[in-house]
Parts: sequence; C-alpha cells; structure tokens
Amino acid sequence: MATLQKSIDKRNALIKATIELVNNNGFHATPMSKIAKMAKVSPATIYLYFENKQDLVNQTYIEVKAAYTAYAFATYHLNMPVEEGFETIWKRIADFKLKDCENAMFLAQCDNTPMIDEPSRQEGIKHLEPLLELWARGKKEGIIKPISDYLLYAYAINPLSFLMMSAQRSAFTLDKTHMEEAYRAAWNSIRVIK
Amino acid sequence: MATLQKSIDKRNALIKATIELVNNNGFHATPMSKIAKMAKVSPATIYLYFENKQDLVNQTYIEVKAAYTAYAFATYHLNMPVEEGFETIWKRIADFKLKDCENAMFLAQCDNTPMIDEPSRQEGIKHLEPLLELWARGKKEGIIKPISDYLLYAYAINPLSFLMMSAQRSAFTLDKTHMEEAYRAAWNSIRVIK
DNA sequence: AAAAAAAGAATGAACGTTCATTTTTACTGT
DNA sequence: ACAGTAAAAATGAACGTTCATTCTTTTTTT
Repeated sequence: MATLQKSIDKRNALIKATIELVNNNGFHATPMSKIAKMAKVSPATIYLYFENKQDLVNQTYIEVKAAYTAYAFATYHLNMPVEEGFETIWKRIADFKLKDCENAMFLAQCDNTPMIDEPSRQEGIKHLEPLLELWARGKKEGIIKPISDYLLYAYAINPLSFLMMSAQRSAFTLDKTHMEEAYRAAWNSIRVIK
Repeated sequence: MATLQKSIDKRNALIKATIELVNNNGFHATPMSKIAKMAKVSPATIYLYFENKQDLVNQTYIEVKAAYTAYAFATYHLNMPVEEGFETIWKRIADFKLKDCENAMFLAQCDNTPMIDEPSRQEGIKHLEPLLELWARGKKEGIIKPISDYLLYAYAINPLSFLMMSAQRSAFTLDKTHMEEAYRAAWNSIRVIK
C-alpha cells in the first residue's frame, strides 16, 4: 500500500509534468528527458508506467478529460429544470477553466491538434452524455433550439475555451462580471427566443 | 521574371507543404525533409527561403492569417449598417472556413499551441481592425452589447472554428441550413435584445 | 565565364527507447 | 523481531535513429 501509493504519486507526477511542459513548450518541444527531470524520475522509469511517449500523452489526455467532465457534472441532477440544469453545468465548466486552467489549457491544445490519437479522442468525448441528454430534454420542452448538438456546443460551451486562452495570454480578465455576460451570451445563443 | 516567378512558386510550394503536413501529422511529426520532399525541393533549398524551421512556420502562419482576413473583409464596406456589416463579414469568414479549410485548420491549430512565437501571433491579430471598428460602432448605436471585444469574438466568430473542426472529423456537416442556424446563434449572442 | 540557385551528402546534436546494474520492497524461515 | 533473499522497481548510461542544419559540388541563369 505504501508502495502502491508511491507508484500512484509517480504516475501523477509524470502526468503533471507532461501537462506543464506541453502547455509551455508544445508537444514538439517536450522531450521525455525533460518530463523525467520535472517528475524527478529517471527517463527509463517512464516506460514502467507508459508504453511510449504517445501512450503517455494519450493517457494524460483521457485522465484530464475525465476530471474535467466529473467536475462539470458534479452538482447537476437529472431532475433539475432545463434552464437551471444548463446554468449549473455551464458555471461548473467555467469554474473549472478558471481555477484549473493548467488542465483546461492542455485540453484545448489537444483538441485542435493531431497530438492525440483518434481512439483516445473518442474516449474523451464519452463522458459528455449528461449534457446531450439535458439538451434533448430542452428541445422536447421547446426551451432549447431544435438544432444539432454540435451547434449547441459550439455556441454554449466552446467559447469558454477561447476566453480562457485569451485570459491566459493576458489582455483580458475573466472576472465575475465578464462571466455573467458570457453566460447570458451562451444561454441566448441556444435558447428559444419567443 | 521567369526566375522570380519560379522562386515564388517554390516558396508557395513550401508553405503549402508545411500546412498540409502540420495539419495531418502535427508540428512534432513534420520534419524538414518531408516538407522538402512534398515541395519537390532539396532540404537545403528551404534555407534559401527561410531562416530555419521556426521561421518557416511563423511566416506560414502570418501569410495564411493575412489571406484569411483579406477574404473576410473583401466585401465589407465601412458605410454599411452595423447588422448588415456583421452579416457580411460573418458569412465571408464562414465561407473561408468551408472552402479553404486546409488553411483554416492550420490557423486553428496554431491558435491553441506554442507552435508560433509571440511576435508572429501579434502580427496575425493586427488585421482584425475593421471588425473591432464595426463593433465599436454597433455599441455606440445600441445595437451590439456593450461588452468586451473578447466576449464578442468568443461568441460571434470563434464557434466557427469548432464547427469546422467537427465537420472535418465528420459526424457533422456544415450545410446551408446549419450555416443559417449558426449565424442566428452568433447574432443573437452579441446583439442587444430588447 | 562569372554569379546565383539548387542539390545531395554529410555533420553533430538531440531524441525516444532499451540495457545492464543497483536499490528497494516483500516475503521467508528462524 | 530479524537476517537473508528473491522479486520488483528504479536508475544512469548507452544505443540506434532521426532530425535540423551546413558544406561542397553541380546546375542553371545572366
């Protein structure tokens, strides 16, 4: 158990180092040797935990994505009314991107890059189910526009990634006011306007 | 002039090859040798046109970004009413992402990655001026929400990148209907709703 | 025939990965 | 409780490859 804990710690350190280095330098400029050094581990040790570099990045992606969605849905309940449910999920996602922006940035980078292989990408999408279910319900009740989930996602959720990246590069701060404005824009873009 | 033309052709071939390879394999997996081969040129020749790999990618980015914004604003006039102006620009951008999606994908990848250095990134942003000017006018006239340009961009323009990437990975097609729905969502998210 | 452009082969550094060895852990019989 | 030991985990050094870049030569242009 002490041993097991140690192993988990080491694995986590490797994943954390991967995220940090890829965020700052990009995949192409983060060698295994640097990851090892940052995780305070020998390069060879990485291969006890991961098959190779691609596997390390894939697993990092899947793990971060799982943490992200777990956080997003933690306070949502299936019996919430549609608008309340959406607000709950949206604000959790926004919160994650603010407070855990190392992880959120890593995901944003992965999502527009051939860095991750296709199976891992698919794996990452799975956990979004509750949001799609909420939207289906909202469409049935005439509250949410009857349009493709891709469109809903593009307008309701994805802008947060852009805002987070902008905030990261400074020149824009995601404070309480901006957050509320962003939420209004998100909700207005997907709700049915009478 | 024949010579000059030839040089331009070669430079363009290199830039095109860079885009194609980076799109398909990512920066980390596109060696200079492959770029040279695809452009039908010796690796050494690349260095007659570009300082090094970083310079090649930076210049590719700047060039594509310039083409993108030129296309976006080509049919827009400063004396257009705000809503018409926005629709004009928005539809041109959408059009670009559809018909020139090789280039658009390359930009999307660059924008979330430390692949491009900061000066080049700044250079790329410059050409967005007319859109910001339009928004300033819209705010003054009470047509567009008085919120940060970052928020406006995040909701009005950025979703197109996500939609294009989704379309590229299949499972979603950006047809005329979807386009119109996307435009409604974009406009609703930034306009003042009475 | 001189200059410019392009080429292929060569170079040295850096990389991902593996190897041989050492260190740590878990378990045994006393 | 403990010494002894086999297995597991971890290491630093080494390997083979690949890469960006440069060098020398050839080809093309003027």
